[in-house]
Amino acid sequence: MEERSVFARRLRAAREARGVSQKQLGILAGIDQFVASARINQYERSKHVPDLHTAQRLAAELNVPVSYLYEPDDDLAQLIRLLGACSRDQRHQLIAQLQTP
Amino acid sequence: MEERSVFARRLRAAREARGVSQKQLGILAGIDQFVASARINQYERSKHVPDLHTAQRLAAELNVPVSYLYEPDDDLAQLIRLLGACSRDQRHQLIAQLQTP
DNA sequence: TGGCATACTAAGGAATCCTTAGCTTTACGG
DNA sequence: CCGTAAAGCTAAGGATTCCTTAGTATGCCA
Repeated sequence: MEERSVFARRLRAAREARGVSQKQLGILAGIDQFVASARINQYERSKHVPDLHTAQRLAAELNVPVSYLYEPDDDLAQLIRLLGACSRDQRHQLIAQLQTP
Repeated sequence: MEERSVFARRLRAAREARGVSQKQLGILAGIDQFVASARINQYERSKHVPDLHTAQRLAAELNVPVSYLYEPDDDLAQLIRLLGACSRDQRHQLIAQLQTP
């Protein structure tokens, strides 16, 4: 009945974009196979929130920066996702670009 | 003796940039004044991690996006901080720029 | 010197998470 | 239509982590 949290929505979006099941994602992130399904589901239904290390492993398997999972603003979240795919040089150019308006 | 977590380091960096004490930050974020000091200190020493709502309130008072507090990559973290200060239009321009290289 | 602010910490009650053991729904194949 | 397998989902309680309490240590300066 309760509203879905930002973390829950971003996690689901990223997982579906990746095309894996809740159980598969959990296993990929190193969670025991008999627990994976329940835990990922609890995260996506915002029943619970994982610790930072688990969040990091989930993000790594989903090919998004961890920070993406925590960002409430949709535009900023999308930018974080796009920046996650950028090269080091591209990022440095953008930093320079944004620091000197 | 243990290593400082990403969240702890970012929180301290943002707080010091803001020039407020641990206790002040806690109070600004709505934490009880008799508990504020201990809790912020536990976060900065990575003894504990706050729930998402508290993290959001801390970030808001520190003038950084919440996602900044969770990002391990220094370049990406800096970009997130810079993007947090950008206008909606600037963000949209950047999204367009990054989507079609 | 005393008083105050800041940073920090142990301990335990309070809250949250992880595991177990399923149930329900959806999607096929026969 | 029915069986079944995969996917999604959940309650309950033991396991773990957090929040509160109560306090120490240090530095500053009136």
